[in-house]
Amino acid sequence: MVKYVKIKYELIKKDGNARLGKLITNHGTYDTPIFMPVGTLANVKMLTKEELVDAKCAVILSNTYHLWLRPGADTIKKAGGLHKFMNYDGPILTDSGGFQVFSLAKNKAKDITEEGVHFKSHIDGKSLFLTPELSMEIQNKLDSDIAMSFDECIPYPATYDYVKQSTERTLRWAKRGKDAFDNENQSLFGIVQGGEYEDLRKYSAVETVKMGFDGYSIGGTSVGEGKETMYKMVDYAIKYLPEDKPRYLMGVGEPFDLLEGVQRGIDMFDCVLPTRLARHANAFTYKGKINLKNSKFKDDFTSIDEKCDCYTCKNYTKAYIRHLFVAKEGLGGRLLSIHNIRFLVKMMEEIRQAIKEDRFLEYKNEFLSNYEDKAKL
RNA sequence: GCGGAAUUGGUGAAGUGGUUAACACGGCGGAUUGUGGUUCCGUUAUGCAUCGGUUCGAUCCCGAUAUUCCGCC
Repeated sequence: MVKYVKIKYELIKKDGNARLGKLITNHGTYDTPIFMPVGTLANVKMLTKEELVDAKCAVILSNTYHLWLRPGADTIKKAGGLHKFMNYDGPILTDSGGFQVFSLAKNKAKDITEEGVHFKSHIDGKSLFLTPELSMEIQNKLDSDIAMSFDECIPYPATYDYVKQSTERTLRWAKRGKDAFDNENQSLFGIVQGGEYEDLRKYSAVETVKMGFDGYSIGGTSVGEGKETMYKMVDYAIKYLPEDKPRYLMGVGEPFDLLEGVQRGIDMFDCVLPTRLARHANAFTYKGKINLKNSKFKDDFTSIDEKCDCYTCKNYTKAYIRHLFVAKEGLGGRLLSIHNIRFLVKMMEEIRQAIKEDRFLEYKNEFLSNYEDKAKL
């Protein structure tokens, strides 16, 4: 078997702007576009790696910030890297801690400096300082397949001036991170920022691409900006990204958004939504999202979705899963996590097949016409 | 039988002589997009055991009745 040190991307074919491709990693080759579940603390909440493999997950995410705090990068390095530590031999992508700039740095003007970002640990309140160099050092030790540049995920709304100075700083951080990066088995992705502003998105994309990363992501999306704005953010940036590298839309995972993203040429998505919704008793279905706690499912002895092939749908009924949630039994969250992840992974399989057959838009329209709750799209 | 205490929503219970009866649980909904979170938000008693009385006004004061609990016969 060929050892691919850096990730390779091969574009197989296009249907409109939708891309069917191949992502070749040190831990297997996968067709794109793909959906990647999030496993912040070196596990996808509630699931074993066997369940991830069964759901046909490709890449999963982990988080630099969280693993830095606990158990610590050195422990994971001693374990032989993240794959050995968590016993997952598929590809792993680590987020840089950039999203925690968004969620944990309370006073942005004071906490975010040119040098790096001041946080308060969510575990013990201790003051922490994360820099592009440190983020790279941690990710290098974690030995994930894909490391992400350290950026600021800009809140929405933000003024043009704020977005401009933040986007420029993220570019400087990207350069610093790239220079400090030191792991020949690991790939590094750049992140495009620029908020909702067309010229800043273009500037960020062009300048990030000039630095030469193994892949590019569009960040600063799904932070409360509304769908139309989010799609514009993608439109503004994606045309400046090279065709021969993977494009990753960060934090996006509603079924409709996956369709809109693929249509614009996105290859990779990640989102906490399937697992978070699952823990809160919500399930994706081809007819829309349902809340398994609703009393109407009390005596519903059918599976969540008749078209789903997941372990949960093959073995359990809505009435049983509802009972688990009402009784506060953790198995309910597990079963729905399996279902929701498989739902999105399967949806991407269908999307790839549709692109292959030049009928992506037909697929999209059919998906939308089956969706009963149009307002929730 | 005598004496004492209690009686507030589905549950556990706060509370006041004067517009919307606290809170918790439960119930019913909703939210959730690079995961601090099995979380957050909304809603849920036109009524305070029953019947009278006092009062401008009573869930709150008084009386009777009912039920429950605790003592003593």
